[in-house]
Amino acid sequence: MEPEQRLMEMGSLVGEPRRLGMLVRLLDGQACPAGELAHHVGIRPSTASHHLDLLVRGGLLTVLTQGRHRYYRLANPAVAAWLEQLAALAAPATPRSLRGATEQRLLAEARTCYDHLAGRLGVLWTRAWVERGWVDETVEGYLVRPAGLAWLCTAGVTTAPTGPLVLGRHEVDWTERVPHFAGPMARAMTRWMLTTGWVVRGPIPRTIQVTNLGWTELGALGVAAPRPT
Amino acid sequence: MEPEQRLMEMGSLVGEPRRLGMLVRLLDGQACPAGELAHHVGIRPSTASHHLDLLVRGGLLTVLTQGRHRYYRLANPAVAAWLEQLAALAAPATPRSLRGATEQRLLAEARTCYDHLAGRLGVLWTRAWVERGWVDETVEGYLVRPAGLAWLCTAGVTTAPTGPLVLGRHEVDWTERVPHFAGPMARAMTRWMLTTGWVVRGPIPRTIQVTNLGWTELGALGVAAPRPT
DNA sequence: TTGTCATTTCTACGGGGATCGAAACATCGG
DNA sequence: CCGATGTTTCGATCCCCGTAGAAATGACAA
Repeated sequence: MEPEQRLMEMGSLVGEPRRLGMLVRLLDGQACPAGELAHHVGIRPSTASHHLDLLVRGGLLTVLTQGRHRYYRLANPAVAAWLEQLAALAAPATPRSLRGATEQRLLAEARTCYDHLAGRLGVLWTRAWVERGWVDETVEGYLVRPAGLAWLCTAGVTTAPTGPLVLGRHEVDWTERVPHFAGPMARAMTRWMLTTGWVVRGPIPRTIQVTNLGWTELGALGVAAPRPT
Repeated sequence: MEPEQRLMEMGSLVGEPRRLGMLVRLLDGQACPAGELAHHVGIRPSTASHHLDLLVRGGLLTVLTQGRHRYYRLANPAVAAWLEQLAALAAPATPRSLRGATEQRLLAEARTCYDHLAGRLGVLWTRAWVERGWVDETVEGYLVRPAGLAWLCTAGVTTAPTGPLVLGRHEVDWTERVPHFAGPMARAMTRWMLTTGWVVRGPIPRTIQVTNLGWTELGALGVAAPRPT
């Protein structure tokens, strides 16, 4: 297929509101069964199935069959990054409406993007590591230094050993316009934070809430509470 | 307007093949009259005018009226970055067709993205600066150090003085997946390279070709010819 | 087996939007 | 003032595609 043609195909895929809605719903990186996605955007399962088929064929989603359910999820982090950037592109103009305001605020505060932390929390977390000298900024990403590695080991954050420990970075953020941790290592970190109870998933799909335990522990590591409101 | 709704609007805008084609045509950051855009994607001027109106209303394009011409261009670098990322997302799967192959190769080699260098050349250029210690990598971007500043001054690269000299970075690249220079300073650099004749615009819209002069000068700065084929 | 649930396939329908032509508008050249 | 050129507006047409319902598939439970 002509590369140009493929570009158009990708555009068309995201050009349909229900499809885009389903993609956004999957931005947290978790898998979701077809029926739930259909309900989320308000269409019949048959219609949703058609859309999902197109998205899988287009390489934006992957599907995992388990019993009578079929779980759909974003194909790779690049898709999530691209969608996040689209959101950043769509956001800047508007002062928010009333109902969307709190939702927007929660998402800007702390959320997951595919598999890693994003929003203000993600940025602060990254900055703390940089300032403590736990990572080096390199062209390829954030390279973990011995001090940072020591913390990871004692804390018990585990990941598949992939050569030099590198935390990828990921440019745009809705509010903060600076890079932050991404990639497999960041995924491990985030999972670890969830399991240890530093953070929990919020009521709105992608939001994250820091627990009291989390704030004290984060504070000890140099991450101050963004706003104690 | 609901933020979610605006997201859908953005998606719909880019979901139309002709519209997307026009956006891609404008990826070099230069302005283009309506008629040329219409011809480029193979539609009548009246239809193109309608599309362009939608794109301007949606905040993706800006228009500059000059005489009987109306020049359209991308609204801001973020739009270009997003489109580049879309291209990166669309690219990876396909081994190229025959005719598109050379075009793709030229674009991967060296091109402009909105206003700065991209492709292999952009990455090498950035890497050379980092390795020479002419810039520091910081969270906000590449901070120009005295040595780099000295080169800029003697070479005569001029830009509006904007506090500390920072070269923004820009994540994804079709082939190279590493950040490279972007932003106003990068724009000044690129314009300077064009005016001094280090590089010239190629036959295909966004491509850049390095001249003999350019290769020798770049070589002196530590940028080796990617492939002397 | 039978029944139910989650999902897909198929078919037909309907509407939104992309398209074009014609005409109006604006600008430039003479 | 004239015609030519670039662009937009308006109106009408047509087609693609999103949609839902009905039926088929597969999986789990009893």
